[in-house]
Amino acid sequence: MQSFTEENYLKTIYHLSQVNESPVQTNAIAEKMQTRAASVTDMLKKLFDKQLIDYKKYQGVTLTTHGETVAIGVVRKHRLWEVFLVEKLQFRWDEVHEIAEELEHINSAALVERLDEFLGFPKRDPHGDPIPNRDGIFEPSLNVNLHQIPKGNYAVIIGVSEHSPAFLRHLEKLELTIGVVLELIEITEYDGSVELLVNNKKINISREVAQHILVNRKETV
Amino acid sequence: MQSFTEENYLKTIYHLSQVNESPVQTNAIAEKMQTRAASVTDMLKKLFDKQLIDYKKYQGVTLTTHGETVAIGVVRKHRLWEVFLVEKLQFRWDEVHEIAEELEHINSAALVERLDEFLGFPKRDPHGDPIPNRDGIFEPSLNVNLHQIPKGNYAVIIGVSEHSPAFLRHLEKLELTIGVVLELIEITEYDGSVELLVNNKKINISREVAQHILVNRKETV
DNA sequence: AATAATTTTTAGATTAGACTAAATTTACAA
DNA sequence: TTGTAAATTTAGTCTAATCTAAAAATTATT
Repeated sequence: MQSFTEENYLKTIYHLSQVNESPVQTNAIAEKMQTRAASVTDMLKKLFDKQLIDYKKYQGVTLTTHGETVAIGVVRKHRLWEVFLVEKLQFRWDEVHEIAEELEHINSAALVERLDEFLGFPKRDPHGDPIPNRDGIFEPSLNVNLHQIPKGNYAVIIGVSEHSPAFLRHLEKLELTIGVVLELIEITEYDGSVELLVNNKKINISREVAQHILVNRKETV
Repeated sequence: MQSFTEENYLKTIYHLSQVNESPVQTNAIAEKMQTRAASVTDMLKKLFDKQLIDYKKYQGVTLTTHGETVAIGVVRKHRLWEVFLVEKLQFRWDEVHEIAEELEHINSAALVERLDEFLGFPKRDPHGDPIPNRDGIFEPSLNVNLHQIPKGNYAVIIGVSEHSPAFLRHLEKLELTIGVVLELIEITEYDGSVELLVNNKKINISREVAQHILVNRKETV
C-alpha cells in the first residue's frame, strides 16, 4: 500500500510523462508539486526501492508497470469522484478538482467499482478527460484543439487541456462547455485569435483559450 | 485546521465522554485508538495548546466547545457517508464503517452540505445512530435497549450499540434489522437470554445481543 | 499512614516527509 | 575541450506522530 504522498508523486510523474515524454525530470516534478528538488530526490529513492519507478541518478524517472497501475488507479478515482460531484451533487465543473484531490486517496476497491456503477460507467469526467476502466484502459480519443480546426468547419467540444477555475469560469461565461457545437469562422493571422459561431452568436476568443479547448471535428451541424 | 490524526483523537474523546462520563482517561483513549499511553499524552499536549481540549496532567481530558464542534463535525460526516454507501451504493450495514473512517476526513463544508441534501437530510445512519445537523444538534432519542422492555410488549428496532461486522451480520441473519417490529415474549431469569417474536417466528437471543439492540417501545403492533 | 499497584508523564529514539545549503553531475557554449 | 550554468543529489535539520523504558503521580490496599 502507498501513502497519500507517494500516490501524489506517482500521479504527477504519470501526468508529466503523458504531456512531455519520459523520462520525467526531478525539477519538473518539484515544480508541479510545489516542493523542492531535494524533497523529490528523497521520494524518488523511496519509490525506486518499492519498485514503483525506474530511476537512475541524474537521468530522470519513468513509472514501472506497477507504478503506472497505481497512478492510473488514482486518476480513475479522481475522475469518477468529479463526475459524482457534478452529476449528483450539482457542483460546477470549476469547483470539483480540489475536493477530488482528497477523495482520490480513499482506499477501497469495492467503493470505486460501486461508484462507477452508480454513475453509469461514465467514459469522461466533467472536463472531458477520459476515465480509465477498472483494468486501467482508456477509450482512445483524438485530442485536437480548437486552433487546429480549418476555417468553415464544425466541431463539438469534448474537453479542455487546462483546468484552472478561472479558465473554466471564463469558458462558462462564453457558453463554451462540453458538448457544445460550434463553427470556426476565422483564425486571425495577426494574433491567432479565433472567431466562432456558438449558439447563433459570433464570439472571439484568444489563441491561448482556443488552444486549451479540445474538440472533435464534425462533418455537419 | 486539524490533521487527520488530531480529528481522530477528538472523535475518540467525544465518543468516550458520551459512553462513560468525562473526564476521559489517557489509557481509555490509548486502548480505543490502538496506540500507547505515551503517544496519547503527546497528542493531548498538542490539542491543549490548540485549545481543543481542557487538560490537566494526570486528571484526564474534556473537549472544549471548539473541540466538541470539530468532533461532532467528524461524526456528522462519518454518518452521512455511511448513509450514502448503504442507500446509494448498496453496501451492507456491516461493510461501511471502515470506508467511512476515511471519508469522514474529507475537508469541504460545501461537500457535506450537498451530500446531506442529496441524501434527503437523513436523521439516522444505517446503524440507527443519530446524525447531527449542520449546527451540531442531534435529534433527541431515548436509547432503551431490548433487555429493558417488559415482557408482552412490542418494540421497533431503532439502532445498535455495537458496530462490529460480526455482530451486524449476526443480526442480519436473525432478521433483526433497523425498523423491524418485534414482541418480547420472555426474559429468561437464569441467563438473561430473550425470547422474541419476529416476522411471526419465535427466536431466542443471548442477553449480550439483546443489550446491544436499541428500541422504541410501541403500544400496538 | 505506609506501601503496593495502577496510571500517566517524561526522556530519548525512530520514521516519513519536507527544507536549506553545499557538493556533484550533466549540458552547453565559447 | 574547457569552463560555466543548470539540474540534481547529498548532508544535515526540522516537525508530526509514533515508540520503549524509566520516572513520577495517583489510587487502592493493607
